[in-house]
Amino acid sequence: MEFKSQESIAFLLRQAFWGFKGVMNSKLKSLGHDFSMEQGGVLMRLGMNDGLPQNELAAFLGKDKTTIARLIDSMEKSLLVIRVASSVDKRIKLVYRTNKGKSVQKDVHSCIKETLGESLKGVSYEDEEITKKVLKRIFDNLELDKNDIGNLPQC
Amino acid sequence: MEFKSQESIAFLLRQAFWGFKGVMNSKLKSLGHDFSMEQGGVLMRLGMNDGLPQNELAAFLGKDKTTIARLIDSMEKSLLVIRVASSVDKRIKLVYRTNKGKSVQKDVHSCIKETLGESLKGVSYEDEEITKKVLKRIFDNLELDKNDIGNLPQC
DNA sequence: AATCTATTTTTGCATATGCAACTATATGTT
DNA sequence: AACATATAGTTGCATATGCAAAAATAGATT
Repeated sequence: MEFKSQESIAFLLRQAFWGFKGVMNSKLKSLGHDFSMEQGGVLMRLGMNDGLPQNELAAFLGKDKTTIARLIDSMEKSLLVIRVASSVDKRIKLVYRTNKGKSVQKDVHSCIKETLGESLKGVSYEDEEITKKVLKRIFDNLELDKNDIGNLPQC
Repeated sequence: MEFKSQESIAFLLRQAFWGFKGVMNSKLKSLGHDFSMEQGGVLMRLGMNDGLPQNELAAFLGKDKTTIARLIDSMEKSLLVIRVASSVDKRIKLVYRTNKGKSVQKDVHSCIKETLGESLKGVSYEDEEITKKVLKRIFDNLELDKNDIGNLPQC
């Protein structure tokens, strides 16, 4: 029985993800923004709750804390966000959008919505919901897996 | 009407993709391999057709040609593949797996299958098929989009 | 044959990513 | 209070990624 990697969910997942990211970045660039989708993700998250610790941004976005730290570094340089040390716990740095950040976030928002619309052309509502459910499930299953580390099954 | 980015396909796609990649990389590392899923993808593709130009590898994997060039650089250094200039067209460099590459590819194959199995636990066959169909559709829609570049809609 | 054009790969530069090790601060135990 | 442990963030290092521009070769037109 042959395994065709290009037909597996893993492969399709990667194609779809990189496709989405590429189109988003093009759109952002055509709007004059020189940052990528990832910085947009930070802005969107802060749009729901401004002033989060880097910690929580990392957890929410599913990225390493170092990745977030450096993302915030560049975003601070381009004046999209600022870091404010928490008064109750000096280890914590809270990240806030600047006014510029808030304005740019609106562009990001529009780009996401537009790209989503284009990417889902011809996909029924039901199929979209099923896909969301499956993607969530995949993520949850894999997260469980990560916590098992130490007794990784021999693969 | 509020847009919750963390419930959009875009967000879930990214979570699932990075989750998959992270688990794959852990597994590969625990097997003593110090390369990532991406190099595994090259090996898997060459497993179907050995001796492809970098060109086609890039197209198949949905990556930029420079990404592939440097991926092949490191894989050549670690003796997983070799580049052979085509005799009919000297611009083209055909990429072949070494014996080591062929052997390592088997590990990659097992890791993919195992990770796939774990990630899809509790997902019905039908839902998996629908998800595949939707992911393919998303990719196709976005590819069309890319070719439209030049008259990107204002987002 | 010479020149223009297209194609394949490489180089220069910039961002994003994560592991391991580190610093600084907070909390808990004795 | 002193020490150990935990947590938040940063730094060093390595890989992966892609755009723009260059180099090398092939093919086409004159």
